[in-house]
Amino acid sequence: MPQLVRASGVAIWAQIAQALRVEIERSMDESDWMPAEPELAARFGVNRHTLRRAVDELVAEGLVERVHGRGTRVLARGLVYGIGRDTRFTERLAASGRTARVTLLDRAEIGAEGGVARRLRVAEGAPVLRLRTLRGDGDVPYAVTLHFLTGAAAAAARTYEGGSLTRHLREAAGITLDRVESLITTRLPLPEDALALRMPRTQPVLRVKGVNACRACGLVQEYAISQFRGDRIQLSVAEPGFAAEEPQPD
Amino acid sequence: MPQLVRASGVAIWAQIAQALRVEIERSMDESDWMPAEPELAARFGVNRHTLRRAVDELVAEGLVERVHGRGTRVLARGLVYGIGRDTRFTERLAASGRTARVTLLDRAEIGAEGGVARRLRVAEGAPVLRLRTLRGDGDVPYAVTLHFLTGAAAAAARTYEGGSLTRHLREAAGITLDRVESLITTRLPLPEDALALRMPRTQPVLRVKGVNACRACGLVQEYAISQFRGDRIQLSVAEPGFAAEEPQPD
DNA sequence: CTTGTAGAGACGTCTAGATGACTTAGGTCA
DNA sequence: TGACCTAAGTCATCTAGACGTCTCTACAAG
Repeated sequence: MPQLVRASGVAIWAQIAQALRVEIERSMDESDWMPAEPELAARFGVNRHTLRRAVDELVAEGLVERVHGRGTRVLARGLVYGIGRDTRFTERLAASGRTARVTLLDRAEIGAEGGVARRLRVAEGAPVLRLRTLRGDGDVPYAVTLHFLTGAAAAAARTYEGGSLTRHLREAAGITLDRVESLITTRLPLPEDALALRMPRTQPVLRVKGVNACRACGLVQEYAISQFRGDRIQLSVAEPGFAAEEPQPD
Repeated sequence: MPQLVRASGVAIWAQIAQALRVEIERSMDESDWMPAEPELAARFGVNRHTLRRAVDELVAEGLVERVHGRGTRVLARGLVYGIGRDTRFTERLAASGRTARVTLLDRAEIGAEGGVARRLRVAEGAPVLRLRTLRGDGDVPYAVTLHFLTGAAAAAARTYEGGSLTRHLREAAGITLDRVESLITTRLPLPEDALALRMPRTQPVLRVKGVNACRACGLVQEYAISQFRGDRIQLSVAEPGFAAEEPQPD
C-alpha cells in the first residue's frame, strides 16, 4: 500500500483515491465488491469521512458504484456502440458475446409535439406511440431510450413487450428500419434517467437523437432519443471498410 | 425561506440545494457572489458540512463555482442551446470559412505512444507532430483539439500557423484528408481544456476522436482528439440525401 | 510611490461520533 | 415448506470542532 503523505500539497483523500484506482485496476474485476468503508478507513488509517471523500471521486469518475445497504461495486468499462445504417443494438451486442437485455419500462399513446412531430413528419397532435426502454449488458444498464413511433411501425410495436425491438418489428410486420440521421449532444442526466441507469447524476450522458426510416417505403417511422452512460459507451461512426475499434482508455 | 423538514425522506442537504436553486433563479445574476458558507449554514440552521453538501450539488450542476479564498459565484446561464448554427464536424465549418476561427495553441514533436501509435499505424516511439488548436465562432470558443500527424501531412503541417488546417494541407502539399472513423464519448473536461474553452469544469464536453486518412493514398495520417463544449455543440451524423438539422432544444 | 507584511474572511480538509436507512442471511413459527 | 421476523452488515446523513490554504485589503516601512 502506498504511503500517505500529509502536507504534501496533495490531499489525503486524493492519494487514497489514486491508491484505490491502482488497486482496482490491478486486482479487481467488474462487479467485484470493494471492502467496506470502515475497513478501508482503518487500512488507510483515516476517518471514514475522509475515505468516503476518496470514494466519492471514484463514483464521480464512473469507476465504482455505491449500493445502499450492500456495498461499493466495481463497474464495467466501456464498450463501443456503432452508429450507422443498422441500429440493431441487441443483435450486435449478442454477437460480441455479451448478453444484451432490453426492458420495456413504459408504453403510452400520446399526441406528437414539436420536435417529435417535425422529425416524424406528422401533424402536431397526431397520435404517436411512445415506448421507454432500458438497454443493458446483463445487469449493467447502458442506455435509456424514448421511442416515438408512427405508421405501420407503431401498429407493430403495440405488441412489443421487451427484447429486440428491431426483431419484433421485422417478425411481426416485416418492417426494417434504417438510421437516417443522428444528432449527438451531451449533458448531465435527468434524475429519472440517472436512476434508471444507476449512475451518478454528476456523470454526463451521451444523448443521441436518431431518426429511423422504413427501408422499403422510405417513410420516417421512428424517432428515438437515447441517453447512453458516457462512461461506458463510445459511439463509433465508421466509414465502410474500417472496423469499429475496441474500447480504449484514451 | 422554505422550511426544512427532517425525516421526510428528502435529505436536508437536498432541500437546501433546492432552496438555493430557487433563490439563485429569482434574485441573483451571473457572477454574483453567494453569501459565505458559515452565514448560509447559520441561516438554514445546519452544520457547515451539511451546507457544503448542498452547494456541492449546485457545483456539480454547473450552477455555481467555488473560488478558494474568495467565495462561491453564480455562473452564466441561458446560452445552453441554439448557439452554433452549423454543427457539423470541425473541418466543414472551417472549410466554409465564415466566422470560424482556428488558433494554434501549441506545436511539438513527440514520439507516438499507445492509442496514437495504434491509430496512426506507426511504431511506438515513431516521430509524430502534435498540434493543439482552439476553434471558435468569433470570440466564442467551442472546441479544443489535439492533432497528431504523420507522413506527408506532418511535413506539410510544420508550416501551419493557424486558420483552416484542411486548407493549409491542401494548398501546401495537395493533401486531402477524409474522416475514416469517429469515436464519440463524453466526460468532464480536464482543467486545461476547461480553461481554454472558458467553461466550468462541471459541464461535460463531447470528446471526438477522429481518424483521418489521405484520400489519394489511403494512409492514415491524422488522428485528432477534439473536445467540444457539450452545451454549444450538437454533432450530426446523417445519411446522404438527408440534410442536417438546425439545433433544437429537445 | 512602491513594497512588504499582517490580518480578516473565505473555501478546503480532516477528525470524531451518532443515528438512520437499506439489504441480506438466518432463524422462528405456523 | 413457506412466510415472517430479527439481527448484523453496509452505506447515508448530520453534527461539532479544528486547522490549513488562498485571496484581498489596509497599513506600515522603505
